[in-house]
This record gives sequence, C-alpha cells and structure tokens, in this order.
Amino acid sequence: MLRVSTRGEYGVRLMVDLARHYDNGTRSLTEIGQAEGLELKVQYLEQLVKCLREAHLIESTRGAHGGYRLSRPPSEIRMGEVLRALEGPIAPMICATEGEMGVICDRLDGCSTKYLWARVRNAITSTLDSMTLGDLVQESDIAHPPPARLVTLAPRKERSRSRQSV
Amino acid sequence: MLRVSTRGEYGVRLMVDLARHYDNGTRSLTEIGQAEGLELKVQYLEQLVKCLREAHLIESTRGAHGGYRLSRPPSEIRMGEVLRALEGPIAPMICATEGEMGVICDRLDGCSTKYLWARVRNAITSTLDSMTLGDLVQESDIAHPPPARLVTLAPRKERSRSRQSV
DNA sequence: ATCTATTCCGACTAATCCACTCGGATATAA
DNA sequence: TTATATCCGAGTGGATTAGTCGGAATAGAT
Repeated sequence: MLRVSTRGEYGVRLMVDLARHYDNGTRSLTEIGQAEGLELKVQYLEQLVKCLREAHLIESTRGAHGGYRLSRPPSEIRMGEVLRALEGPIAPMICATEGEMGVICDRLDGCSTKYLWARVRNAITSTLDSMTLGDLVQESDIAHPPPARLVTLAPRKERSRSRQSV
Repeated sequence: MLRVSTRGEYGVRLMVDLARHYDNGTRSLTEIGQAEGLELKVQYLEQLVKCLREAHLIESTRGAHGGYRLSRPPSEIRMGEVLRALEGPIAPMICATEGEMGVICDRLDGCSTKYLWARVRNAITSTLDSMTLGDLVQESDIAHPPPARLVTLAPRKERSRSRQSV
C-alpha cells in the first residue's frame, strides 16, 4: 500500500543521474537510460521529463548534442518538489490533499479519520522536503564510490555492511 | 500520489465505529454502514472485515443479533496494524517493503533512491504506529461531541475554528 | 420446525489507472 | 542535408481497484 508509481521511481533515478552530472553540461535521455539501467523507449522518459521541465526543475536544449540539465544545483532541489512534479500533490486520501484540506471533503459528521490522513501526509511531505538531490548523490557516493579519482581508504566488503540505519 | 485505497478508508472508518461502541456488545455491518454513511452493499464491507478478523483485530458472532466487536480495547490497537491488515505491508516502493529490504531489490549499482523510499516508509509507519483507535475516537469526540450526556461548556461556533494544528 | 438476521465465502465484472508504445513534428550541430 | 535530439498527442494492453452477485452456514425468535 501507499505506493509511488514507476513515474516516481524512474523520475527520481533520472534526476539523481542529472544531479551526478550537474557540472558536465547537458545529458541526453539515451545516456541517462543506459547509465541508470532504465531499459525503456526514450519516449517514455520524455513523458517523465516533460513534467519536470514544466515544474522548472530541469532545462533542455534540442537538436543534436542536446539534452537536459538541472536548472538549479542539486542541493537546492528538494525531493518533495521532484515527486510532486512527477506525481501531483501528495495526498494519501482525497480529503487530505496538500493545500486543499476541507475544500474537498466537507463531511461534517465525525470524520475523525481526516486527522489521521493529514498526519500521514505531513510525515511524508516533511520527509521528502527535508532531503535534496544533493543528499541522495552524496549518500550513493558513500555506498558506491565513483571510478576512483581520489585514493580510496575504504576497505573492501564495504558493500556487505549495507547500513541498516535507515 | 501515495494514495490509500478505499479499503483503507472504509476499513478505518469501520474500525473507528467499532471503537466508539466498544462497550456495547456486537455491532452488525448494516448498523455500521448506516452510522458511518458507507452506502455500500453489506457484502463489500464483509470483504473488509474478513482481513481484519484474520489479523485478530476483531471478533465476530454469527446469526441473528450477531455482529462484530474489537478483540482488544481501542487504545491497544495501533492504526498501523489496522492498515496493514487492510492493505498489506507498507511499501512506497517494492524495494522498500517492510521487513524485506534488500531481499527483493538486489540492485548493487548506485541505487541511492532506496534510502529515500526507506525513509518515507519509516515516516509513514512511525506515524501510523504512534496512533491508536482510542486516539482517533477521542479526537473526533472533541470535534463532534456525542449527544450531550454531560453539560457542555463549550461555546457555539466551535466548528468554524476547525483546528489547523494538524 | 421454521423464519429471519446475520456472518461467511468464492466467483464474477465494470471501471479506472498504469505503464508503456507509436508516429510524427521540430530544432540544432556537423 | 543528414543525424541526433527534444517535443507532442493519441492509443493500447494489462493490472489493479471497487464493487456486485448468489448462496451456504449459523444463531436467535416465534
């Protein structure tokens, strides 16, 4: 229950990829798809980036050697923004839609559940809005360091520890 | 996004109703449906209660004058239990399923998003598990006091304040 | 005994939503 | 002018959701 769709999944992966390559100019969808293991027709990714672009989270240049880039540094893009762009307002229940509480659900009887859903929604949004793309990139760098530029002091088998502290 | 289905919605309302009438013996589905404004065939509610019963959250007696009752006091039933019974394990993403992290998603590459989903899931579960049916009943009593047994000191227009503190 | 109210159960269905695909237009670098 | 991109809207198959339907089993009331 409480699933986020593949739009959210792929879209976030895509944004993380853009964040990783923030300093390298534009990046095409085929590049991203290959790098992130998204074995999909490019057109599907286009659908995802469309709403990201409309939300001004990314910018594009068309034509050969074109592609996408983040319109702000990764550390200034909250995951909440990303997911809202991809999947619309966060609302575990119709009566708990962001910004529209009470407008939609006008049940006056004992709708005690409303507060439950509102709390759940707040828990989700505050979690998402407290993390940025920058944070995600940093985290993944710790778990999976990029092709050694610097000398890496970390021992092998790092992987098996797989931090349960989440 | 991140919706809970109508099973969750109706099921929770149903449980709140049972909690409200915890001291009054059993309660039939038709009674509950009417009280909670669930205009549905009884058979649909039966489907919901089935999994609640299988999760040992409610008990039933069959036959005339039969019905359902909570199997524990409302304050000892966490909302997380209720929703898990109704909708299965809480998992915003398949790779972030409760209790099965890492089992399902074995991507070893930079799956930085995994931690994101795990955090979201934790936010949801800890919120749900920190509230009980008893809490919900109490809250709804404050907002909508039951047919005055005690003298009520509260002024009119209570309703328009509609506590934004959620 | 029989009638009625209720829970129990499995199969079925209509509608919605999701996860894509397809075909083509437009823009830009080489 | 060609190759490589982004852009755009329409269409589609499958999965999931939200419910219906018919009937069996159980228990109290008459």
